[in-house]
Amino acid sequence: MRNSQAKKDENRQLILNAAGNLFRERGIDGVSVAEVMGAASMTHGGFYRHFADKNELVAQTLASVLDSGAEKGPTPIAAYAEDYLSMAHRADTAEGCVFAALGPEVVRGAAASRQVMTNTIRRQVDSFAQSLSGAEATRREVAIGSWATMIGAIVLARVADDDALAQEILTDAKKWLSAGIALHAEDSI
Amino acid sequence: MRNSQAKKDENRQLILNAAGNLFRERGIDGVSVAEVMGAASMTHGGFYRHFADKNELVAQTLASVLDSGAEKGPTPIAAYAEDYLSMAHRADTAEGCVFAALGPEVVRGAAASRQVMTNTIRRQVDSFAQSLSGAEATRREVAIGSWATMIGAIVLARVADDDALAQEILTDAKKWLSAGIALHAEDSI
DNA sequence: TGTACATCAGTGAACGCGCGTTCACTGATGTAC
DNA sequence: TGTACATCAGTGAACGCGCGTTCACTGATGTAC
Repeated sequence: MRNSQAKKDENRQLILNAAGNLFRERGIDGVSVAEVMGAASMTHGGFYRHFADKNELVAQTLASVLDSGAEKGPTPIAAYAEDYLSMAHRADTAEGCVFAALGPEVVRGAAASRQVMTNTIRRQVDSFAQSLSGAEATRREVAIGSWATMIGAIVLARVADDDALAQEILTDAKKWLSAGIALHAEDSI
Repeated sequence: MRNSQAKKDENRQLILNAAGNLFRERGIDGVSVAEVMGAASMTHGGFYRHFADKNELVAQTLASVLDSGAEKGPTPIAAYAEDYLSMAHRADTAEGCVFAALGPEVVRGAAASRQVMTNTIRRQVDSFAQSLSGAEATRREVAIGSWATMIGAIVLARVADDDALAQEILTDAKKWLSAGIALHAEDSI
């Protein structure tokens, strides 16, 4: 039953994609290796032909998801926030922001996973900052402040078990964000 | 070996305190019932004289921690943020913000725990908003935006495995927060 | 190009382990009289 | 107030279960000649 190298690479990506969705939806500890393999239409035994252990799967899954979601050049914050601070994103944890879904769990976990996410923090802050005008320090402040607002707001909106409260949180966070960006844009004129 | 009712109540609080710290530090799934009982200087068997199951412990632990940390009247945001956005808070997850440490995990968990945290969201937003001046809608917007900024920033600062990056995140989030609050304070004059 | 053989991707049973939970037991506490 | 007895807080062994991981096996793939 040996598969070709091409088929193996394809299966590896199926495993990473399945893990990316399952981990975000149910947490890393909440998903077994067997479940991930099942979601990729395989049985659990073959897992160790791809990864040394579950920790390696986690690190490589995060790298895969974060790289595929990485913006190439400058990321316009307002447009990004429009999608981010939506009820659709609140509902779709499986396809949503990795930091909001898994941040705290990754902090407690293996160092390799945390490092992958740290790299993404640097990249994403740079990308946001590049879309802004003004002094470097101010652009980074707005990039970091905006992103923190988004992450905190989606966490709060998901914790809220009442749709109306969640909607208020997302809407008010968006207003707060827009006001902050506008303020700093004025400064740079 | 039966204990008095007073001693039982005391032990119950020891269990809740131990669980509050352990859950925040290592996650709910990362801590066993036996570990919580051990941290409270008991063996695991007696656990079920206090709680029906682990889910009930989680809900009551969150209620205990969140109520004890609840601000009575208006909470001044600037002073709150000064402690919140600190390297000390980043390092001390066990005694820190429940939303930043456990928010995403609680969302995936039992409904009772989520409801406890939802109640706290309402209370905390009200408390922040009461400390502000201006129109009700604007005060809520600033309360929610500020709190979201704090939660997102501490999550990012904890994910960052580099102290300098973490410090920048906390410092920039604080500046972003101050600017936003100042902006809305002007509006209300 | 064809043949012989080594490699190895994936299968499914099995493992050791830690988990949440149960239970018989102990003996101090609380209550009925 | 004192006595007899039921209650029950906490102990520690035991349970069933799901987990991560291992392993013998299969047979198609890849390679050496």
